[in-house]
Amino acid sequence: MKEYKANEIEAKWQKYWEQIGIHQTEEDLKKPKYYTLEQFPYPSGEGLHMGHMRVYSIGDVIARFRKMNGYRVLHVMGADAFGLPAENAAISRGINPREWTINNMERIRSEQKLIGASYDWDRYVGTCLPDYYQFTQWLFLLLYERGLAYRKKASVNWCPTCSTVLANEQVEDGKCWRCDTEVTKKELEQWFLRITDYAERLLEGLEQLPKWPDKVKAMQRNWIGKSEGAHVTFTIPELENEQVTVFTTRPDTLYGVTYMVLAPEHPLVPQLIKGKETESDILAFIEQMKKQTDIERTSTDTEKIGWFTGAYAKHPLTEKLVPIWVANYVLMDYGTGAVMGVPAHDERDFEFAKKYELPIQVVIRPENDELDEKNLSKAFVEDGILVNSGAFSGMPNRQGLQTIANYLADMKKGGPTVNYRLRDWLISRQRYWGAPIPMIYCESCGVVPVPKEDLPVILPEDVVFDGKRNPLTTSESFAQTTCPSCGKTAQRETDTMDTFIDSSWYFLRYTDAKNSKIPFAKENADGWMPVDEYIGGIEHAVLHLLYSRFFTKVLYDAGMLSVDEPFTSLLTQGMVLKDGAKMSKSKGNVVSPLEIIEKYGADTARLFILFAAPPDRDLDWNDAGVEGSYRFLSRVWRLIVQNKDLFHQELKPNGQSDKEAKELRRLLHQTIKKVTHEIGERNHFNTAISSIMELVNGLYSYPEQADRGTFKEGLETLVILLAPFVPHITEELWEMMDKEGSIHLVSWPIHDPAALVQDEVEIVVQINGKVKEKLMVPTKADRAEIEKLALSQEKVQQLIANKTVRKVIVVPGRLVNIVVG
RNA sequence: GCCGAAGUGGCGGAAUUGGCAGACGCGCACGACUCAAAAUCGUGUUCCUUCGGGAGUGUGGGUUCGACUCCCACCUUCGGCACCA
Repeated sequence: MKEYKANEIEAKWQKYWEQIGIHQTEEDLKKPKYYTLEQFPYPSGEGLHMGHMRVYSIGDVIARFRKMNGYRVLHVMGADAFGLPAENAAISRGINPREWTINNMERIRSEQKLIGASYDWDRYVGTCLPDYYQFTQWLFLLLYERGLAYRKKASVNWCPTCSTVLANEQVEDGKCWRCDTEVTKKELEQWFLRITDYAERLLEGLEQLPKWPDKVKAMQRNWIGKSEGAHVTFTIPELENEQVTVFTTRPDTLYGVTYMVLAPEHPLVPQLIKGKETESDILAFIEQMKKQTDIERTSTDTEKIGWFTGAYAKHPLTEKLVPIWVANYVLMDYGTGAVMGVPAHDERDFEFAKKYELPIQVVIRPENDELDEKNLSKAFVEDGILVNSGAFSGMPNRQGLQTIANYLADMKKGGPTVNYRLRDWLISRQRYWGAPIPMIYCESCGVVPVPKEDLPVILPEDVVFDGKRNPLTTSESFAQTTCPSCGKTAQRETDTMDTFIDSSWYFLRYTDAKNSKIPFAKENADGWMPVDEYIGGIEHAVLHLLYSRFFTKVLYDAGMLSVDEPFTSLLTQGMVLKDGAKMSKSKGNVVSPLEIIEKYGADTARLFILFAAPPDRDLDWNDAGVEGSYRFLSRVWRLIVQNKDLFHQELKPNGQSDKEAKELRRLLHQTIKKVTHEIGERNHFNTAISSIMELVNGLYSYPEQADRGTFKEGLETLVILLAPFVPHITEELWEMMDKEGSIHLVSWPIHDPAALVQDEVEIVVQINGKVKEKLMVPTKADRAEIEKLALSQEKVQQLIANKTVRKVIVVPGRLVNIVVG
């Protein structure tokens, strides 16, 4: 008997698929569309790892399943190919970043092919290719035209190791997301995207995404950080009534303000302290603050340090003067960089006021109690009734929130407002291997965009990689140019764009990958968008997924798209672990997908990965489990080979002929139903596979003398059900079964509800909720008959002999519960 | 502190609407085949047990004829945010 040898058949079928072009995207518009997308890889020098293998396996099951179910499917692959490692390779090894990257792209693509996934390679997208990045630049210009890209000088995050600035999203725990170096601050003029204009829509849009994990939505909500409150404007008499606005979420406590605090970086501070006796101390304090990292500065256990400026502000409602302080716990980049101090009703303010002996004024009392600032041991932060609050005294504080905020608006001294934690997206990078920002600086005309017809702004090759400066600034040909507006000599922007921009629109490019005029035609994008199932890692919960949503909304507003959310359903796959830990070189617990494919074949690797855990959970790699998957496939192989003769014969199922045949047919249709549901509705591939295993067990124990037609139908359907998971072996078996054409072009089976109907069904008999007996009853039996049958059981009779039956619950098809007492 | 997720045999995990807890697989044990081994096939495998049963899904309560599933309180683990005004 021919044995199952994965390697021979896998190469054979991969070649065949390529020859017949089976994976080319179908354009039959009569079919419903399905767009399934796996996050494209960064082509590092390391090649394919198990995490990749997992995403691609998941995506391929979905794509193949949908195709067999009559959808036209878009299933594509590319490479997120710009980025720092290419440049670092250039510095450390003297390799050209382009060559290095192209090589890696080729390598990972050939490794991806070994998995046997059904990608339409004709739509391959590589973000570092001029074909692609010219449109990344095009989109930047679109944002610029729409007022969403702007340049400003700001204190920005700087990674000394990567020698570039970073967006807020790319700083994790005060460290660079890529290299873990502590991030410092730098004052620089940089390009930003106005993502904050979309804060509210990015937040509200989450409500339209029921098929996203709550976890990811919560992370995005946290990141956007909406908080409702009020602006309150104080005046400073000694600075000719200069105004300072504070943001507060507690305008109800406005009468409790006893001081005000400014961030050390607040622009008014130098004027306020000018000539005061603490001036030099405060200047030194500000310098010290600037040197601190964000972590030191904002940690909850950092002690609050403040200095009195010597100046006073006038309270907008009471007109009393309150002292103005400068303190480390107030941050310039949140709210207005100024806060009002209400020590009686805010824990931080209380702590600060106690430390510096500032006055405390109670303005809320508990509903049925009094509150005295003299014996206050901590801030009272609960709800209550306003006191000492002028005309608002006696009002519940919840009501005061609105009323006082509105009153401020009437008085033109502030009013209700909403504040977001989200910052604008800093996209300039002082690095070479990215899309150049298509902007020109002209002495006469100022900032001038590169005309779209002049794109792409190509990355020059005459650059020096010394790790000391942005290589683009070393090119003699690049920076010097002429102004598109006046024709005089001008300078090009030498920064490149954050690579997260490249990946913020790649899913759109796939819909029209070869368009040479525009990023994508609207009708193409509309024909496929939104992505029906997006599969990727949780690490992009805020970064890539937020940026992509932003881009999609901008393109929607620009009339280039008809959808404003890119991903209908999001599947965040878990990590692949070994011995409970993430695979890593340093731990020496890396299992290479290529080795597994070589040893067992891609089908076994795919099957194990899909069977061992549901896709959103972490998966612990287990060599014995892989053996098990291989064993299972061999078992299926033998089952078909042993029964090869059946397939030359004309055999129709004769399901009614014998009991075994009827049972097998029931099992088969039950399996079809289950597998269809688990893949199509739940993405639970592990349970789909387990039910196929049960079918195999059923086929093995099917007696030889029972109806062969039913058996043959069972074997054929088994192979079809397995096809999306293990595409090579099923193709080989299909051929062995004398079938014409690829199994992947076969229609997915539909279960016959009639086959599931049983004449008799087993029900359990419980006494007081404990199972005591099981019996077979006719499916058609009504409640009364079932109850009668259950009570007549000998064992039941014994157990209830001396007891009173209080109640009998009958659930047809399931159980009878006899309540005795 | 706030938000989110999870907790089930030796292990990975299953139980879709409140209805037989532990499907399926791994591991283990025993048996068949074999000179022997591997492979394969078969049987068993939550725990305790005086073999009648009893206990059991992180803990404690509750609702219900019936709870892994619903409600309340708590514990543990993981993840996110956090001097955010």
